[in-house]
Amino acid sequence: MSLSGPGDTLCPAAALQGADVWLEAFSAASLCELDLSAHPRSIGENAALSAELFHIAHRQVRYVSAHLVTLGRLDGMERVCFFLTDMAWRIGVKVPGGWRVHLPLSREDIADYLGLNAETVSRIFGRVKKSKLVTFLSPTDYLVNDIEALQSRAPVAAPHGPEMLGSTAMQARP
Amino acid sequence: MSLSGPGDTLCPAAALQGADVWLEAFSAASLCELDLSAHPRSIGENAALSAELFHIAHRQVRYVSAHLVTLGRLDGMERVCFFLTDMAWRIGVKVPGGWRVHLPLSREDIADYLGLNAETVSRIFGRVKKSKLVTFLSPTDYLVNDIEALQSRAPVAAPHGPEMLGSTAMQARP
DNA sequence: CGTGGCTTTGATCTCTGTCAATCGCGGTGG
DNA sequence: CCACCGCGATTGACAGAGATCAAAGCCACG
Repeated sequence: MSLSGPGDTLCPAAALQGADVWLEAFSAASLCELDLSAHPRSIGENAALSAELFHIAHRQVRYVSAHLVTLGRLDGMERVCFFLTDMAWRIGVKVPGGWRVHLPLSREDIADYLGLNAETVSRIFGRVKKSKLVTFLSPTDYLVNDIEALQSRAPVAAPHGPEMLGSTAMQARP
Repeated sequence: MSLSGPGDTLCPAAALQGADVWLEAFSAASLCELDLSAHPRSIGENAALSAELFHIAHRQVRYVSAHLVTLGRLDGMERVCFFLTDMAWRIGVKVPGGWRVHLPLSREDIADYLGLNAETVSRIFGRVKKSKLVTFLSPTDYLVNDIEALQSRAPVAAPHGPEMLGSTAMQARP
């Protein structure tokens, strides 16, 4: 139910015994598992580790909570616009015409993520295309022509910006 | 977007500068705010505190993630059944006929929580009533007659049981 | 060139949201 | 004590969004 990019620490939610976890890689990926159960003591004793874990979990709370709003209150078009902007911020590259995004996800994957179904996503993509805000180059590549306008169609507090990206250690936050 | 009960530590998601937080109390409540920004250093240095914070945030991740599934994949009836069972586990009291629950929430509050609207919730409550699984004593009180059957109508991994409740310190989890 | 998987498009149906009327109940003032 | 008022819950009618089912269309691959 959540999407991660390179360098992200993911899914602290998995850290429970009976939890059924599902991971799917959309491109070549390598991941490093940290089994906290292997060193139970270090969690309680190593302050730096605990602080980092807290930071990670806390970021995940913010991320998932934002997604909760997306699923609970936005309609299809809004969810898709949110998704497209979100991906542009996260994995898009700036090009003269706007933001180019390569999205190695099937329509079904996207639908799943957005709480819709594949056909609906396809249709909404069609509508977005007609609106000229986004140009679809192929099923897996698109170009955001006007990211401001696109974002404004998704009435949700964008969890973007530097603090949502990057997974550097906690900067003694507040 | 989340519901807390007595003793819960809530909403680590609030801990961000620009975050807009909304708290609503449904009954007499007192809460204690811990401003982490006031003692930035202690987070990085106090292992026990950091571990506890991690534990809290981590539980929140699990909770919100479960809710994500509820909003993303379940239809109205399923959401409501999930909600009713969930509340029964959390604040219900066992009585001869089943589980008695006092719910100090308006239909609108419930709808909001479930990503529906008040009228729909009301209608679905009506359907649940007809199914005899639940007896509605008043708008704010109901009796779950068959909690197993009710739960089975919500195809979602129930985050219940001891480990989801209680907010005691982290038991050097595994 | 044929096949299989994914996407797009179309037709149709169901569920939920919206708008509006009514009901039930507790509180207030006469 | 009772009529009145107002808020929330319920119920109904209706429209719209999205799901489902089905039929192409596209494209890579053998």
